[in-house]
Amino acid sequence: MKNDRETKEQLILWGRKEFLEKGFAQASLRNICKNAGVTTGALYFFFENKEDLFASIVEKPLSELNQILNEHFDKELNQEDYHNPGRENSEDLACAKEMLHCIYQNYDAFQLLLTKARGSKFEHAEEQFVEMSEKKYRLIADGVCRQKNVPKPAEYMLHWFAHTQVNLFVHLVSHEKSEEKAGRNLEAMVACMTACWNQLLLDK
Amino acid sequence: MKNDRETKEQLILWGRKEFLEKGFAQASLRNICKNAGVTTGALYFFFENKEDLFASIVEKPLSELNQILNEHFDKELNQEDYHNPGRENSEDLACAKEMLHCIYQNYDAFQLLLTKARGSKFEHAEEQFVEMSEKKYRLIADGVCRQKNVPKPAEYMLHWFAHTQVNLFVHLVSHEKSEEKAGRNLEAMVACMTACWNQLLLDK
Amino acid sequence: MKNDRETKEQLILWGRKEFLEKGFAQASLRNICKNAGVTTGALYFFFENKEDLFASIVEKPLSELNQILNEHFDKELNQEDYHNPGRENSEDLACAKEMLHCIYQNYDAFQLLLTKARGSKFEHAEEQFVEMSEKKYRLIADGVCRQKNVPKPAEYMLHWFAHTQVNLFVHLVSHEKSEEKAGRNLEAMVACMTACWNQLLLDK
Amino acid sequence: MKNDRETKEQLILWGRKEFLEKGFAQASLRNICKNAGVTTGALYFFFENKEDLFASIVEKPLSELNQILNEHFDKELNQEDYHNPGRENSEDLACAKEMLHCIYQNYDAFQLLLTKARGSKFEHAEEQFVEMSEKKYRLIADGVCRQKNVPKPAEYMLHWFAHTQVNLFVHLVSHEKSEEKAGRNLEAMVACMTACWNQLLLDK
DNA sequence: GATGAATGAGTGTTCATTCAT
DNA sequence: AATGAATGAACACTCATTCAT
Repeated sequence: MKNDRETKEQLILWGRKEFLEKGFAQASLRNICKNAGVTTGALYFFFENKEDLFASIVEKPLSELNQILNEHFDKELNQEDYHNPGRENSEDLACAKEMLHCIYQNYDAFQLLLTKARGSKFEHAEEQFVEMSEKKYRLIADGVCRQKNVPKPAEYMLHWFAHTQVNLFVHLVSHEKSEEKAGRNLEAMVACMTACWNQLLLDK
Repeated sequence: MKNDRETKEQLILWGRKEFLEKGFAQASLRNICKNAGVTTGALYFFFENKEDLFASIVEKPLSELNQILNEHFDKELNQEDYHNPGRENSEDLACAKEMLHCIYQNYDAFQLLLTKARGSKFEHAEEQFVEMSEKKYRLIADGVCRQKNVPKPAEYMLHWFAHTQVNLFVHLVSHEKSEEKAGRNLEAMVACMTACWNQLLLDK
Repeated sequence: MKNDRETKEQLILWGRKEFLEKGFAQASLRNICKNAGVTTGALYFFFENKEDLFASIVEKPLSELNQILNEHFDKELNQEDYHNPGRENSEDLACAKEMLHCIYQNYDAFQLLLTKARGSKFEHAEEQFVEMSEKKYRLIADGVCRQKNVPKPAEYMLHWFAHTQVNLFVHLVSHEKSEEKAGRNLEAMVACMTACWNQLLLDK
Repeated sequence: MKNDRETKEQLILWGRKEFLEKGFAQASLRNICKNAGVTTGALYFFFENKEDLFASIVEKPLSELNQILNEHFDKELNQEDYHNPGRENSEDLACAKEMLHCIYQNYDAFQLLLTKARGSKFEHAEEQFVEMSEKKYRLIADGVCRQKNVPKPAEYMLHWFAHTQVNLFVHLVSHEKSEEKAGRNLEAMVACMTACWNQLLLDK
């Protein structure tokens, strides 16, 4: 009979903390409830089960980021001149910054999604980002290679590149708490990734 | 009952399988012992506890790889002309191939170390590789920058570069079962990383 | 919120369903309330507890049937010539049909009472019917045996006969949804029970 | 570390008691273990789960009785003259007595099977006996009716008759602890059932 | 009339670990 | 070298019930 919605917030608050410390599978609902100052039964008034509590923390941020990704994906597809050097970089950077902002607005949620979700239905979140990223890069590579008449990069390399691109964000999230500093780092990283990408598209 | 060391081998065999499937924390000793055809008590004759069983699978491969890394590290330090382009790449590639070989000789162990060790004392194995790698790249960068009289790259970027370098191997291990194919991919990846590295050392 | 008695009716409706499916003890009030579209608290405005909800479904039908039984019992006792063959059968059949009608008018309630009441205070309903039936048959048997000068049937046999008589109805209720068909079956069953009864009263 | 097999026996002993008192679903493993003087974990050394404990009490008696039933069923089918009055009765009685003996040798187990198994995989044991019994009586009825050229009894009546036959045993088990007395009652009951059966086969 | 919130005891089950034999 | 037995704490989850609002 706490006032207002305090209990649910406390459960989410301490749930987030427990999940961050121990990961989804090792987290203890008992612990969360004890910290929140209620019995375990109370948790089941607000959430269906352990996974539902986890989802209520990560689901919204996840779909926000997905939306950003899809929008940029669509925009990218509707351009004619893929990879016009100079412009491409700044476009990619803009997208990356927007994603970064979204991620830093929901710092803990993405930490959970990307590194603490094993055992839950979100355990493949990272892979899904990689797949989306890969699909995008494959299309771009196809376009550029047709224009420039160079061979397409190997499937494996595209997959790895996408993975590295995603890891870039994972790395930022796990090492830099301040969005501002992360933003500055991001620029240098994107420059590196661009160099990487150009190397990928070279004839061999 | 079993002749000699057979039981211990069975425990390690099925332990490896269980750890690979569920990760350290979620693995069940009961399960391992059942598959190995002994009671749980027997396990404690050969191993001190769960962690000791895990260690007995991953410890030797880990120190092997560490040795390789250290040797290359020493060799690298005793050279005068860092980053003589052309040579550097081939030297790096040789090191990478040796590591790759070590990793593929102990495929499961490194899979465990790099992706299934959470909850055990090895949960920071990846980070440790990153740190070693980072130290090496910092020294190289220092040398090169002094020679060329360009500013040193930011600490953060070096850390990320090291991370990406390590992830490169994690990626290979989790996506490519055959060492031969992995070797071919490795060359292209190292070329990308070199492009990346050169970008890092550019003046800004 | 709902107009008037609607909520109570919904609770009874879904309570009946849940009790029928899972039995008294295994039924979940949560489930009932969810289906009825109210919170569990609401249930406690209308009913004292789980048992009270159950009672409110079965109590009235139970007492109706008891009344019918008692009336027939009294009538039977006030006759002089017990077991005038031919008449007896038709009298018994009439009683049975009236009971059958009562039971089929409250089909679910008697299903609950006779097969789903374990754990509630009604768990001995079937036994109580048996006892009443037994008492009646004992009196009849006493009269007939005095008239015909044959030995009385054993207590145990009377109890079993009463039990079988009751089971006859349980069987009808659990196997035949239509009262009309049940009525037709009833006649054949009563004929069998009469043959049984005559056998019981034979000298040995 | 109790001596010998005492613990398992204690678990079965107190399990039987708890199941008899509360039925399968309402029985508490904690209670059983407390009475047996061990922790709940110990139970899971001897049994897979709740149902396994229950099964270990009722499974053997059940299959014993099934064997007896099948043997008699086979014998019955290989006879030519169904229902030779006088002989038939004594044959049926012999079968019934053998079943009764089996049941009384495993008194508690059959109490559990027939009245306390709801929620377990044995919850339909009674129905299965009825089905077997019904099949047997259908075959006999077919034979007799062909020989005597009378119409076959309705399916429903055969089902009810089989049910009553089975209930006869349920009744004995729940009301008479002594096999000797039960045996004496059995004879009278079988006589009644025979009268019932003859009535069933009459033309209508 | 009914909600929203919470309790506290309970459920079956799993776990790594221990140890006398 | 290994078993068989057992512990004790932990797990996620469910329950009927209560009550201030």
